[in-house]
Amino acid sequence: MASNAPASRSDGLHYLSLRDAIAARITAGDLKPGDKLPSERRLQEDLGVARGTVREGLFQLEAEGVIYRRDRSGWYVSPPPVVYDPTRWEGFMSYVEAQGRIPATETIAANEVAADPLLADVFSRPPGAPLYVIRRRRYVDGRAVLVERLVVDAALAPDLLRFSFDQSLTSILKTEYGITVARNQVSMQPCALTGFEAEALRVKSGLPGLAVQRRSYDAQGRVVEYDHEHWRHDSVRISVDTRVR
Amino acid sequence: MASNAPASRSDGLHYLSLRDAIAARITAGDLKPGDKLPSERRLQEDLGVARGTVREGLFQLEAEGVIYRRDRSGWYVSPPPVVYDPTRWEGFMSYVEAQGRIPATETIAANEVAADPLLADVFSRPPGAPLYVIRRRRYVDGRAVLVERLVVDAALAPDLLRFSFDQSLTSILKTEYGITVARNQVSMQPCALTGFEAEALRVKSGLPGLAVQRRSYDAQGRVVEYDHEHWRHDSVRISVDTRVR
DNA sequence: AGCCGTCTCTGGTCTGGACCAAATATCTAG
DNA sequence: CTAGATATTTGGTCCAGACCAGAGACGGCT
Repeated sequence: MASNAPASRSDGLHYLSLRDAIAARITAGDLKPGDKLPSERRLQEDLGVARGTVREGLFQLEAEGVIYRRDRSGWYVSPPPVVYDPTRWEGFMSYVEAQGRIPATETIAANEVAADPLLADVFSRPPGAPLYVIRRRRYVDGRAVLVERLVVDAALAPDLLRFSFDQSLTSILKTEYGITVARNQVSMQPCALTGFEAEALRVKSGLPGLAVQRRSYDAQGRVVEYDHEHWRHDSVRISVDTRVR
Repeated sequence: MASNAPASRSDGLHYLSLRDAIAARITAGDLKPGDKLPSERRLQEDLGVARGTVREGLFQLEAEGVIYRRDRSGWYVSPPPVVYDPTRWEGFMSYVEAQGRIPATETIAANEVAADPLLADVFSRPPGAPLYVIRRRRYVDGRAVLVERLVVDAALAPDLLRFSFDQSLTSILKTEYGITVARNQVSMQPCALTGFEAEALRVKSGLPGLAVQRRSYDAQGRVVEYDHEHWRHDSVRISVDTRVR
């Protein structure tokens, strides 16, 4: 036998020892963002613990955002998060690039729908009024980090669907329709990525996430954009700067 | 045997079936916020699956914020989250009460410390300058939902420690020192509650949380409060309203 | 070079144990 | 009735297996 001494931690929990061991390799620079960790069965042998215990330790690091998994491929060291200010009228492509990362956008669907009572209320329009619903998936450095559902009032942006949404919607609304935003109402809540979101981001159901909801109003107080974003928990940091009212 | 038919779900995963079964009981009102779930071993028998599978299903619901655990006591249905606007200069006691919930605050520690280089930079003061550091735990309806570390410049609020911090710090700074806030710089990030925070909130290490950092400035641009909050993920929804700059 | 199978490796799910420590309920003595 | 000791229940940790499905590598065919 070779090395066989788990529980090198004060509290003596094996999975936290494994957590510490891997965390140490990462902070030491032995493992860098994007690097692949040894397989679970490899760690199991190396550390002399059961696979379930190995996974428990990996789950800890995943919860902390230190590592992430690619389904049935392996565990990888997480890249740093991007900083996002949802109150700014600045596009994803723009601020991600400004942080030295490579943004990408993929349009999953773009449809015209009739407003249901809920959406009608948000847009202060009668039920049945035409709206555009756009679903997109966004990437940073090739990794899917969020899915979003955008709703725009068709009356404010007629024939919006003729544009490509793989670029910035911000600039389309501004350049093509002269729409500018005067006020943002943003709400955020920790969530779990499940069902559709989990599939779209190719993560295991239950991974922590951050749900961001934004209503953008123009100077006349009309809702020009109603947005729901679901971010991976390890990929985003929100930053907001405000004068006190 | 009695009921014995797991995997009633389209994807046929036992733990998701269990998730759905319990979620259904909650949405149906059969289980209400604060109610205790049957024990893991009870569910194991009722549903005819291994205990590990039961736990996997419970973890799903925990990640979604639907249920929570009290260590070695049991699983309980979560109450709704409180809504919090960190850009407002309004105290915890005030906005929690306004939402029909019962707030409580417990001061864990209150000390005067010498500014380390990091804090000195934040407060634009020389290293070693006196600062007050306050640690508090906050409750909603008797459940600990966040721990925070507050830092205040001793030069701006001399002899601050003679006050009790079980009430609102907001009103102390305003009433006793005439300090008002003109600007807030807030950043938020999904995190895992580990180590100190997990112990303080009595949650299992690795539970998802939300880390909120706030710098409050007065009209002269001085930092009057530097705050780090760690919230349970299932207890908070952030809401921010801003005019676009 | 490029396509398409096959084969291996990886994490995902599940079983059925076991023992522990903290929380809780219960009982008992004062 | 109360306080303290005791027994039970509960989740927390860990083990050693098993099988599956998707990802990725490899090799052969066109």
